[in-house]
Amino acid sequence: MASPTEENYLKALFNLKDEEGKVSISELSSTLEVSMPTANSMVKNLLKKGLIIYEKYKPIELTEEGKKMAALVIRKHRLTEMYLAEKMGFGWEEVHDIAEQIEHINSPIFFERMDKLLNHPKIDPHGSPIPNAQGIIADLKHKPLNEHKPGDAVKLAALAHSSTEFLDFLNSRNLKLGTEINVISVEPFDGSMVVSYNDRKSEGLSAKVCERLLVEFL
Amino acid sequence: MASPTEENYLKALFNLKDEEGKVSISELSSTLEVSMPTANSMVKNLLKKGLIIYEKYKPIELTEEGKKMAALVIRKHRLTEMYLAEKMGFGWEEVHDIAEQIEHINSPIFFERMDKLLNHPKIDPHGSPIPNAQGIIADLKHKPLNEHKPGDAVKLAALAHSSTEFLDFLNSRNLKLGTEINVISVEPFDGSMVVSYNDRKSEGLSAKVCERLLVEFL
DNA sequence: GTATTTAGTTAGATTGATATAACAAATGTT
DNA sequence: AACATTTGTTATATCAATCTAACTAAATAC
Repeated sequence: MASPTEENYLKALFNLKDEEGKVSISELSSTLEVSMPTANSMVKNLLKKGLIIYEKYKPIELTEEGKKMAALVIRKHRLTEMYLAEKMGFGWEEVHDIAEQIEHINSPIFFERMDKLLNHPKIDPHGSPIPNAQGIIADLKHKPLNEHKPGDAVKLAALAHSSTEFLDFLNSRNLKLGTEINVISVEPFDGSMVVSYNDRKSEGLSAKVCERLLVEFL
Repeated sequence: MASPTEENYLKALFNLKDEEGKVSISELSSTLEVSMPTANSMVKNLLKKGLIIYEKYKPIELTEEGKKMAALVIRKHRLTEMYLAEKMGFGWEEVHDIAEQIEHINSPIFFERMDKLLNHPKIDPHGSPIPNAQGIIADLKHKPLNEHKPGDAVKLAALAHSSTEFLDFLNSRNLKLGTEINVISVEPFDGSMVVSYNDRKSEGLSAKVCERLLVEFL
């Protein structure tokens, strides 16, 4: 069994991995808010446990076993988020901090029950895919809104990086998963967009927002 | 804030306290399954934090602040047990182990929400009172079944010490909270009783079982 | 292609929770 | 009262997770 700390490192490694699946010590140390020596010594520990591939001064990579364990922690996190939102009435901006703690509960029956009560959900309240019980995670290949052009009609499917501030912003604009969005225009200078959705005929969205809105065609 | 370990010590002190509210180091060390030196050093730590009254070689007593903190941990535990049973369909024999972990979650809104969704329950699935948000715990003065005499008609209201084995036993006999029990006879030799309830006309219960069944008059 | 900057490592210390071994105080027994 | 037993304490060590300080390797910049 992995300790809560180890689970957090695995999760960070899984979430941070770039195209080749490699992560640096400094990325780890900053996302987990620990010093580099701390991250360095945990990396040695995970190496000893066979959960990562690592050589001095080289980037870190999860082994198959490490990937599976990480996916299962992410599964616990996302199932919990969905449960909190669907069954307990929490807003999508509230669920992360609670799930961050509950994900370390060691009780297979508890998470299985959540999964069953939720009817085996495929995504969490932010649209991120929930890995299955075997640690397999679907690749929902959504595109960010900013890659679309005027005239495109799309549906908000998920969020890239869902901080509380971003979620509060979306709440204030009444943007939810499933909202149908029509691209009206794109400003070439700064990448901002004007869109319409629901009864909002002309809503301006900054490029930063558009990059984080993951959409799919209707 | 108290660490999970500290919360466990407070809970143990609260649950173990005898008539005068005093607990020994050895009781603490055996209930928490740690060595005596470990319990001893944690006692010093709780003393430093003002949560207990303690002098070398004397029994341990909770301060008012310590009692309140302990009651609030017990509140989190029992609310969780009730939530697991009522909202997630777990049996009363399954809830303890999960609640033992969830009780350490630090999220007032999470437990408040449970409380609200459950309509401010007064007892947990084993009939134990749930302390209120101020740490005040009701004294439900139930009497154990073995203090009753033939002819008494009572209702199962709570359990004293609810181990999984005991709960499995009660399940096997179809005994639930609220079950109306009629005392038919008491065996003077060993304190066992013959009772009737539901469609069971003559069920024998050992003294050990009767001591743990807390009942109230109809 | 040296020099500077950034990233990573090693050494050593700290803190909380735990243990064993050895000893001391309190309690119980005749 | 003397002895034995139980209970509690001290000293010391370990382990996981953390840190700072000092150093080294790699990357970047002129």
